[in-house]
Order: sequence, then C-alpha cells, then structure tokens
Amino acid sequence: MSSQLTDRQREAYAAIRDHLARHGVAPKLHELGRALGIRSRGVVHRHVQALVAAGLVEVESGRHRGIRLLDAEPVPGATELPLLGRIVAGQPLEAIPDETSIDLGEFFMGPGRFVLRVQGDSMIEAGILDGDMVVVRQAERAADGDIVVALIDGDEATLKRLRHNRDGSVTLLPANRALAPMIYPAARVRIQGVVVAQLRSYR
Amino acid sequence: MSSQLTDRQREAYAAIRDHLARHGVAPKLHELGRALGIRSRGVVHRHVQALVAAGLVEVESGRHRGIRLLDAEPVPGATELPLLGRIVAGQPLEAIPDETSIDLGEFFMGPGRFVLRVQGDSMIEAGILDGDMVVVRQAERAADGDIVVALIDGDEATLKRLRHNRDGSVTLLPANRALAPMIYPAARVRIQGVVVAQLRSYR
DNA sequence: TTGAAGGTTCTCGAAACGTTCTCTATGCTT
DNA sequence: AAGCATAGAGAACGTTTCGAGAACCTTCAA
Repeated sequence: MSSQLTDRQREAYAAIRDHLARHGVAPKLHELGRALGIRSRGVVHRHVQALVAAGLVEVESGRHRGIRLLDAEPVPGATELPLLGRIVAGQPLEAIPDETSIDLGEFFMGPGRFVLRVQGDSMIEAGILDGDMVVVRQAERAADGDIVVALIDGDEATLKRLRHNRDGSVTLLPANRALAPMIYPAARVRIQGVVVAQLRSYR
Repeated sequence: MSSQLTDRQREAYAAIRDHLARHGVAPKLHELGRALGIRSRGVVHRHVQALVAAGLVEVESGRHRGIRLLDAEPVPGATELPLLGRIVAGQPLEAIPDETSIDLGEFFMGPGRFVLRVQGDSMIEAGILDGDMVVVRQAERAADGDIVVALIDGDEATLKRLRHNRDGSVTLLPANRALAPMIYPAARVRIQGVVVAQLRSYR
C-alpha cells in the first residue's frame, strides 16, 4: 500500500515534520511551499495528497493547517531522517538552507568500518562517554589530532588522540584532565583505526 | 536464465546496492553513471537492462528511480556495521571474531523522528558538543531527566534536560556549569520531542 | 456577516528522466 | 585482417515529474 515517493514528495514530508517540530502546528500550504521553494499552492497540495495516498499523512479536508502526521514505520533499509535545522539555546530554530534530510548511511557507512563500544572515561572531554559507540575506519596511519584505536606493545588497545613528535615517537593524549599523556617510540604503537564518528543511544 | 555478467555489469550492480544502502532509494541513471564514471545515461541503461536479463534486478519502466533489487533479503546488512564488543588486549582487531553487528536502522530510525544539529555548548557536560546532531522522537510529554526539545512561549526552541517541579512548573537544566537552570510555569513550555540518540562525525 | 485567507481542482508548459538509437573505440578471437 | 563482444558518447523521443497560475469553494476571524 505504500507507494514509492518521489524526491520532491519526500522533501515535502520532511518539511511538514520540520514545521511541526519548529512551531508545534502544521504548516499552511503557502508556508510549506515557501519551505520547499514552491510558489503555487496547487503544487504543494498535490504533493501532500501523494503523502496521504502513501499513508504517511492525514488531511482534514478544507481545514486550515489540517495536515496531521501518521505513525509510519520506517522502511527497512531507509537511512534518511529529516534534518530540521540548528537548535540554539534561547533562539528559534535556525533553518539550514541547503539540506532537508540527513543520510545516516552517508554518515556512517563505508568500507572497512566497524563499531566499538567505549569503556572508560579517558576521552570524556572530547564528548566520548563511557558506553558510547565509535565508528572506526581501519587504517595503519593517522594524522595529528585524529582519535585512534592504538595497540601498545601488541597487547593493550586504547582510544586516544594521536600526535606525532619530531623525534619519531608518538604521544597518545587522553581527553581527561585526570589522565596523563603517554609517549611511546613509534615501534611500540600500532594504529588499528581512526575514529570517524561517534554515537550514543539514550534508550 | 542466468547469463554471465561482465565486469562492468557487476560494478553497476554493486553501485546500485551501494546507493540503496546509502540513501534508501534506487539511483537515477545519471547518479548511477556518476558512480561508475559514465557520462551517458544510455550506457547506464544498457547495463541495467543486462542486470534485468540476468534476473538480478527489476525495473518499473519509465518511473524515476524505478530500479528494484530482486534479492531474497532487501539490502541485507546494508545498514549494519560489525560491532566489536570491546577492545581485546593482545589481539589485533581483525582477528576478533565478528560476533555481533549494529544496525543503524534499528538504532536510529523510528516513527516521528528527526534530526537536529546542535549549536552552542549548553549541553556539553552531557557529551553533546557544538555541531553534534541529536535524533529526536516527537513527543508532548517526557520524563524527568530526559533531554528534550522545548518550545518556550511558542517561539524559542531549546535543548535542555527536563525536570518537573512539585508546584507544576518545570525546570530546564543546561549541562554546563556556566549556565543557570531556567524555571518556567508549565503553560509557557511546550515539549516538542525527546532526544533518543546523539551522533557526531569526525569527517 | 463579510472580507480575506486558505484549501481544492484544473490546465498548461517546462524540465528531468528513462528509453532507444547510431556512431565510435578498444580488445580479443579466429 | 576481419569478425565479434564490450563499452562509452551523445542525440532524439516519449513519459514522468514538477511548477505556475487561474478559478472556485470553504474556513476563519474581525
């Protein structure tokens, strides 16, 4: 029953959720059109009707701001979520002009990547907390400032920020004032991968 | 009926799966061409037709993004990354058996969810930094301790930790020692959603 | 109640897309 | 060399998708 949406229809759906989250009420067709760069209410109406047909949305016909969201289960394989904008303390939501959705696949997926659950507080000041997950791209080399998974003497793996020193040694910097940086000759440190993303669930 | 695929056709098939995994929708011929380094849509079309003949793929003729996979599993594992439960001392990471995997879809997707980009440091002590993204589930109520998107007086959206007070008012707590908690009568605060996840990209 | 604003239903046209075709190039086999 | 298979470029054509705008009807608020 869920027919496939076109690109524009998906953008319209995201814009509706955008408006609802931002203002607490459904948008008028004209407002929706402005968010999408459409001048004609008729065109917007057509897109909304497509969402109704897809079962994503309900419309109280004729009513002003009559669009209501229906709980739709996510399509398996879909990795896009609507991106609403910036949220700033004490200020209204700021729209991001370009993007209307974020693609989680683009964000996280890639060859040679894996996920690691972080134990401990050694990177807490970098916003990586105990229990968080990090996405690691396998690599043997990394640039200064990268957060890496490093193997020390072949038997101790840690998550630290990397810095190369002039004398060939490397420094592994924890992001925690309670812990001291560690300096090793390059031969003792083997880089396993570079952290490319971090994620946390509050459930 | 399964004729042998050429290298290029195999690449096209892989690119279709890749696009599906990354974006959740099939590619347009032009997008597929760009992924393969082909400028001509006609050539891409010919490759797709070869996949149809091989029984790997189905095309809804004429429709935009009309390519569909004819696989048992719809994009199996496309949103999954291997999860290495912990950093194991004494073993190189690639030697660790792939026990589990994390599915980004299950992790993040769900009805009524959207993403906000966070600006500012008001939640920094909760591990939510400037530039991070948060996944928000739309809701009108939230429990004490939840991080919520709250609309104050109908036009200021902020990200704060929520606490209900005995007198019916609510406190919005920043996670930053430099900022003071804010107390509002319940009528002035409207909860837009609850933060269910957080994510960050290191590029 | 009444005017303005919002929703609905059209037609028209343009742009984007899929499809089909020809022409060309390259490499392999015979 | 000739024949064949594979592949890319690009043009031409029909369809889908999308936008503009007009006309009409309904809802809402002063």
